[in-house]
Amino acid sequence: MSLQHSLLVLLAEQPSSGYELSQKFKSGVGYFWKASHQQIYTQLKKLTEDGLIDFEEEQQEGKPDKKIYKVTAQGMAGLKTWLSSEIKPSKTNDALLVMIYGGRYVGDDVILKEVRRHRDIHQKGLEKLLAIESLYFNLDDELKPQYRLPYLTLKRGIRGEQSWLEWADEVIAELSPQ
Amino acid sequence: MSLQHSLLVLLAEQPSSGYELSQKFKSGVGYFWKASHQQIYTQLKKLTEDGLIDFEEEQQEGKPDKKIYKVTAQGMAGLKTWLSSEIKPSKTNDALLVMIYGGRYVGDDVILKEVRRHRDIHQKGLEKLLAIESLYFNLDDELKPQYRLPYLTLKRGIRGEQSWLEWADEVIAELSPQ
DNA sequence: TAATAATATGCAATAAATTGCATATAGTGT
DNA sequence: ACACTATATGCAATTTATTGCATATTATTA
Repeated sequence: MSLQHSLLVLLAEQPSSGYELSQKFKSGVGYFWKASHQQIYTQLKKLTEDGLIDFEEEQQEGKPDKKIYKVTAQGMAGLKTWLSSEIKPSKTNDALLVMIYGGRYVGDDVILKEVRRHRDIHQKGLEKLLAIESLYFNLDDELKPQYRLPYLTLKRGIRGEQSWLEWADEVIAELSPQ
Repeated sequence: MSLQHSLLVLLAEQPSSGYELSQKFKSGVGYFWKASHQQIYTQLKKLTEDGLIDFEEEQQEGKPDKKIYKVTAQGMAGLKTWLSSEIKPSKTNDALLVMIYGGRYVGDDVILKEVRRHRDIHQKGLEKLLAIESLYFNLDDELKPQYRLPYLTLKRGIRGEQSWLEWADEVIAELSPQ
């Protein structure tokens, strides 16, 4: 149920619509959480029913109305409880590694192609994260302390991608003919 | 449905029982796939019904009987098709990062404690992987080529944990008083 | 002009994962 | 004696996630 906690954390930082949260999961904080819009809308509904968040409808011209959600006092209390609890380490399910592991049943070229494809995706992911990092660097010194902890998580995203790319380059070298 | 493919890859390498597969996910290849025993038994049943694997019952003294599963010709064909397909990059859902991101709502000490706890878990994980690596290093040179691709995946596990630990040490330094 | 992308939200069916329970035997520790 | 761990398999209920569909408007692109 950590999707709920992710939503609470993001909404505590900044009241948002489901669509905006969906965008954040796609780019901004996608390095630590990913969720489809269907999942997000479902959980927002549940959180509202449970009184942990509420919303105000915002009329817009041209576009459909937005529901701007914000965390309630009860939601804030629940969030704090969760933040003080023990959480299970995240489990890894990496299909690309499964593919490489079983690569002997197909040609190296088949695996190589897929690793290269994923390398490109990760490369683009890293570039996005570095762009976010430079926004942080260019921030006014008075504003930086506010983003101290989010920046630590961003570092994990960046280091993670860099480490992944280094490994991928080794794999590509190993699998490339000659 | 990549759990099914993980099972096929492991069974193609070595016919095994559900329990043995469960052990492999816990230690051996846990760095790229994790699954509970309930999930494994359910999927083994489905794979059997679909004719992708079959089993022979092995009687044991003292212990319950084992079902030794192996991949069928049809299963091998299915596996090869999957190995040649495009796979979606794995999505990350990292609750610890959510916690750090929202850390401003509790004290640094609360976050620090949980990061330290996770650091210990990852440290032990790395040690296990390094132990597996040394088994590979000590392998007869004639046997090494057989494990070339699995070893590449092991490297990802090792690098991943090392990168994680480096980051965690930075976080711990940042959050520790003074 | 027609198609597509972007904004904005949601339902319903299915698939997958988690949680809790159940069974059975052997060995080890307290 | 009693609890716990390891081996070995499984069902059932619930929760989560995925896939497919649906709606409505504006702006952009071919």
